[in-house]
Amino acid sequence: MKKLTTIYDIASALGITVSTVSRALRDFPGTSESTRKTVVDMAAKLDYRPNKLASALKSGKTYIIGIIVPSIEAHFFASIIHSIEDELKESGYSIIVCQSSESRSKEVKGLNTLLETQVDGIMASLALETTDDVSHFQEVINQNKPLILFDRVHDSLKVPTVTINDFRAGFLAASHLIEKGYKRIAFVTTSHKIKIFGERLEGYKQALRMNNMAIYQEDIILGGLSIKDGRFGVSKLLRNENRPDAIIAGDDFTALGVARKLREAGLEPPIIGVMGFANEVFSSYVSPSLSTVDQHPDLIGKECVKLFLEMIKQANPYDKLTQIIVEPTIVDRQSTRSYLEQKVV
Amino acid sequence: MKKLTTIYDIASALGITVSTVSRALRDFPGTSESTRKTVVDMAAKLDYRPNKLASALKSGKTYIIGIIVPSIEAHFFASIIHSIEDELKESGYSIIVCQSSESRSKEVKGLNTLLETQVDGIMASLALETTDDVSHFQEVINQNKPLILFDRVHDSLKVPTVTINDFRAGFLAASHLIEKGYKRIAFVTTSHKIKIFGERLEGYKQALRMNNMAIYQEDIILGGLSIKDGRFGVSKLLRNENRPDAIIAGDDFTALGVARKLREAGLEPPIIGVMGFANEVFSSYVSPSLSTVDQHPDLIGKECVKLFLEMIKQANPYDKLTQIIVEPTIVDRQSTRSYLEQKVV
DNA sequence: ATGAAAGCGCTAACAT
DNA sequence: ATGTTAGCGCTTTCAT
Repeated sequence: MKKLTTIYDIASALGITVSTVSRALRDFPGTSESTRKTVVDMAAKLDYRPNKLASALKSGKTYIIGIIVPSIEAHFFASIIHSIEDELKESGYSIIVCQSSESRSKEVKGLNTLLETQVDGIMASLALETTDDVSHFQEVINQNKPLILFDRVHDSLKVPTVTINDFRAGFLAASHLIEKGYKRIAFVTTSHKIKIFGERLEGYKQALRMNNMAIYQEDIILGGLSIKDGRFGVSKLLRNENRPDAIIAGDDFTALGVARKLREAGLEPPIIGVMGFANEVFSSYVSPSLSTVDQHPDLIGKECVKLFLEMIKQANPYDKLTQIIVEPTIVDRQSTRSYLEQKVV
Repeated sequence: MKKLTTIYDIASALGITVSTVSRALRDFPGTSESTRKTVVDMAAKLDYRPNKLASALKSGKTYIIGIIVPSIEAHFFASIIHSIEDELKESGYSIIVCQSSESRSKEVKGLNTLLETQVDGIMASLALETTDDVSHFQEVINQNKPLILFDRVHDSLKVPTVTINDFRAGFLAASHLIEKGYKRIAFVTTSHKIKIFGERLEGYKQALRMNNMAIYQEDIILGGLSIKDGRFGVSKLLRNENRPDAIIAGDDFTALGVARKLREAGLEPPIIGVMGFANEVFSSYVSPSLSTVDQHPDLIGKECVKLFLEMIKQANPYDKLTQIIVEPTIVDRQSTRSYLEQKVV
């Protein structure tokens, strides 16, 4: 590593002191315009680059935000991160990304790294494994550092959150199918006790109730979320005495598995309708194209940044615990083609 | 921000000095086991967390690697980042991610941020806009900091690289189509002068030559890479007097656009075959499923980390400029169904 | 408007 | 095996 230019080099080259240089570089009130200009010029000439570490160590602000997500490969999270970085860079922040891979221990490790790096704030979406013990996040709050939870949040952490209205997401998904004429709607989702999945299920139940449709326990398949799990869910459902005529899956991957298995069984939509969650990139291109619930990841990211910027403005970041709720939207595609229309035709 | 525990707190609580604490915490050779234990215990008791900034400022090592990619939303790059983070965290490094959004100025800005953050090394894949002037990266080399370029590399930067064999990727794609019996193969790709795209085109030409097939300039459409560009490319090709019977697209998104437009024109595979590059998540699920070239992003990430770890071991990181070349693989799916077989049936 | 000097939390000679 | 001390490069009082 070569020796880099410091403010001392600029100072001595100009015969002034470092404090003047430091102030001039950050155009502090109380610096003559002329010295400001000479300093800036000399800085450019010497190819000076500020050392963020030193400034951070002194000032206590790193201008780095830590982000913890289950996986960066899930398009939903990638979109959120994309959006966060975009919004944040205007305020001069950069981001450090950690992946939990749905494991609690990796989440803890990542969090510790972020804390040790002295990030100015943390935005996180919980690992599936992190359901009851979220004490590791408590430390962030204790340090009075902004912590924002998004999507996969947890009630016992008293922090600002950004979620989609998952109850409504489940409600909308079921209502959409009901509108299209489907009569018995199953739900294939995860057995993990993450709040958002529970809420979706509740929304689904509420929709059924409001339409005087019975809720059958055998129609609710709790397993995992993946293409494979979707296929598996269908197998299970088809073994039941009374078959559903529509299936909601916990995410688009699972929905894809459901659709594929249905096609193999000769029961593809509209015989049995399918809905997913997340509006993945592939969802509009598969065949049949997948109706789904758009969770607006870009909005989620934007709101996280807004919350963060508000939090650092306050003396106590946890003064008000704003809960942002992003409203989901139905994306209507072929996999929920109207059963009614089909019958008529 | 609360006052956090420092090694001074541990030292005074134990009536020893900070240097002993510092050494004990990093179990230095020359620390009695007994003090090591008392120190570690006290550290735990006081909930001590090392301040990476301070240590980095002193030692010159942040244990942070900067990554610059065009977009985190492209699955190819997300996979690479995922793989890099995975490999790197075993050695105690974390990553800062910057997105160039294919813009040179954003790339420069991101790079500066990384440099100011004093990252221990940088891994980057160039923005489409960054074709001739790559001088901003020269600074990294001047600082004698490890810089590794992957996928979108540049000849004028004398640094280790990890690429796929793009010539061979193009060659394999064309050869695959030729094997399947296609007779006139077009290529829809980007007009940007990024090396890898040029190489793919050359590989394609080589395959044609080796099979005594003529290369028609009108069959090579230079535009952008996107679903829309794919559709546009097809429109152009179909306007030519002599139509191709197969189309290679610069990436899977473009290939998807090509396939969609072909279907609308009633010319879907195997009438006109289609190949893409990247093996995106959706590629196996669209209809027809997309034959493509797998670029093995996980391997690319792994190799980047290997290179980096080697570089920091050497006195001069740029002693040897290893060029890792990952071999691409053909993924054979429906969009290149054998034309020959179809004819027979 | 500028300078002097202390110190952020840690590491690493150099002592002992 | 442990202590002393001088920084790393910057910010920030407090003087002038």
